[in-house]
Amino acid sequence: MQQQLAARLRQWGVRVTPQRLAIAEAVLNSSDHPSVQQIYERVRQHFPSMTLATIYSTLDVLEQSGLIQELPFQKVSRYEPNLDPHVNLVCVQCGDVVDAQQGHQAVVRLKNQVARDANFEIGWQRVDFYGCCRRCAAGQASQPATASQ
Amino acid sequence: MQQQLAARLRQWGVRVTPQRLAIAEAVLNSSDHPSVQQIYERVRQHFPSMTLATIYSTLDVLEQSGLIQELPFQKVSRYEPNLDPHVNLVCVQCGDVVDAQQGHQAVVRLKNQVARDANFEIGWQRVDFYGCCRRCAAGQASQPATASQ
DNA sequence: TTTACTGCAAAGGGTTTGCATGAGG
DNA sequence: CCTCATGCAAACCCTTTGCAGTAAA
Repeated sequence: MQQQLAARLRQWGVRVTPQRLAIAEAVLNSSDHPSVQQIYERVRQHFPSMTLATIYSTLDVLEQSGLIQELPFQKVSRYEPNLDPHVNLVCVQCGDVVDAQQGHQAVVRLKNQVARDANFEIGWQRVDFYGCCRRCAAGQASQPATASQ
Repeated sequence: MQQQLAARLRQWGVRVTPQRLAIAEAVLNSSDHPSVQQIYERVRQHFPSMTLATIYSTLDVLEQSGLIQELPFQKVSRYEPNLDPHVNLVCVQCGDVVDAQQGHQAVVRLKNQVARDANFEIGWQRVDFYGCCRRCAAGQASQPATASQ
């Protein structure tokens, strides 16, 4: 796991440090599309002296290495470890962002169709559906703090 | 045209001013997904004293009135007048963002499928395909200034 | 040993806010 | 007339940058 990761980074001429491995794992092992602040809070438990500058720098490296994708929202960016075609469900109430369990194939087909018909070389994609998650629809307004776009 | 627009704004209890009409038209009549700066430069020709604060304020109103959609990118946000399900083609070289001519129906179907299977009430969507447009692929590197995500 | 990453601090820049003036309804 | 929008300026905050010390290779 860390072996693969380290190899992939070195392959880009990037130096592998414990901090970078921790940041990479914090994003790659997540499913909640964490923000920089969230990554910071998680990694700081292991590296109390780490600063945001290191987080930003490392996230840039990871993105350029093709390991993660930045998802800019209105307030802050979030980070996506799943680069395969899929749909993100974004709750505008609580701010949660989760990968949909359905629609992967449909996104792949759509991508192929558009790439062919529009003659547009597609590198990657972002498919966001904005709405109200089950929990919030049920009235369980939890933490409207992180509310995204 | 302006009649409809004015009515729609008043219907939200929003005061209609010449500045707001100009900003609304600048976005609604555009197809290039302009940024705040671009809207500013276009509207300033008619209202030289207008400031960015008014642009931001009006764009908020237009978004809350359901007339436009903010598209956050890494550097700046752009604004989308087309709220119907569709695909945006984002060129990572020149930064152009255009609506794809294909795939509308596929996005509608995908939306319905996910809404049903995931039990997620979808309000609106954002479908971006990132890649290289025909012009840039042909080597005509034009203005790599606005390069988006 | 050489190179480049970390941590700290300061700067940058898009966006937001507060307030007095002025215009819409 | 009363309310709210405009314009101006300052504040905000996320993000970037510069630099000295330090760790990877």
